Amino acid sequence: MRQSKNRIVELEGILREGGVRVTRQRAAILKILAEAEDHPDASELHRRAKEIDATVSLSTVYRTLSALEQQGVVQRHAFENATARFETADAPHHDHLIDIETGAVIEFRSDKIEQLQAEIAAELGYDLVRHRLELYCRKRKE
Amino acid sequence: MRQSKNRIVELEGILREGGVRVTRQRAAILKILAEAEDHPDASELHRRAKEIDATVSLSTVYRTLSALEQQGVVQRHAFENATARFETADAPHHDHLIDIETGAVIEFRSDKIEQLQAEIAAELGYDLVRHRLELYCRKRKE
DNA sequence: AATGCAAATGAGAACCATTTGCAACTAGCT
DNA sequence: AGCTAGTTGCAAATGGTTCTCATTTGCATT
Repeated sequence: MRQSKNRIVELEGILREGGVRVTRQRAAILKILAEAEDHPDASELHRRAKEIDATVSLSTVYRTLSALEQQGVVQRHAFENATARFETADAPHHDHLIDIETGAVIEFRSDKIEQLQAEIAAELGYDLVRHRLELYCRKRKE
Repeated sequence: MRQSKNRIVELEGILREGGVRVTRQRAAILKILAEAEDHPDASELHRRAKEIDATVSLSTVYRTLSALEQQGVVQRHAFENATARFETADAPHHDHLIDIETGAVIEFRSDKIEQLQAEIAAELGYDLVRHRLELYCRKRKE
């Protein structure tokens, strides 16, 4: 609670420094994002943000998300056959496991895989700029 | 040449067995796909297929690609910020390295990464159904 | 507190890759 | 050759996302 409040203030600072105004609508979206434990999409964020500020429009949600993405504050993910989903970029780098039955997203990280990726790119004569690794899974039954 | 011809006949057989009719248009699209060395998108396939059979429409390209995908003959890839690209599913499984400057796609395979992925899923209580691994790279300068 | 102005907003139109409805064909079995 | 369900081309629809534009607003400066 207190943490997320601080986090919000911090995020607002990042925006101001980036020359991005902190409006009522953006504050609402930022708060929702900072408190989100999941990976909501634009319309879910819109739904949640409207509870704080009913005037927030979907256009503004999209525009704000793009602005936040450019500031490096938010990350956009385009998982298979789905609308874009978002998360704050405060956690260290990680990849995603998607439950193909529920759509739930679990974060994970493997330094070994990260390293192997860089090696593969290097072997092929490339520098790795970024990557996308998604595991589409089904919950183990037993 | 001869190989791709055989491959086409083979693919047509798969379709017929799957209860999918091999029409003039589908034969053209199949030929283009079998001969493609790259990862073309729907409109590029359409452009190429029209050279064989001018009547092929873009709708049919899309419909055929969906049918082929369902038969497991074609794979669809949705790389970042781009339209879907396709390839025949005859080669063994591989992942992709995308040159972010040219859009060129290079295939690669890492058994180690494959194995690590399965282990990660298992640790999290999941069975890995499929995955997506894409390396977005820039050609090394020197 | 009032002012000025660039940035931001809401509503809806535009975009664009992909899908779909429909009436006219046709592959492939009999 | 004929039948019939699968296919086709065309045009219209779809749907997530972006853009346009007239209006509002944050905020630096008086």
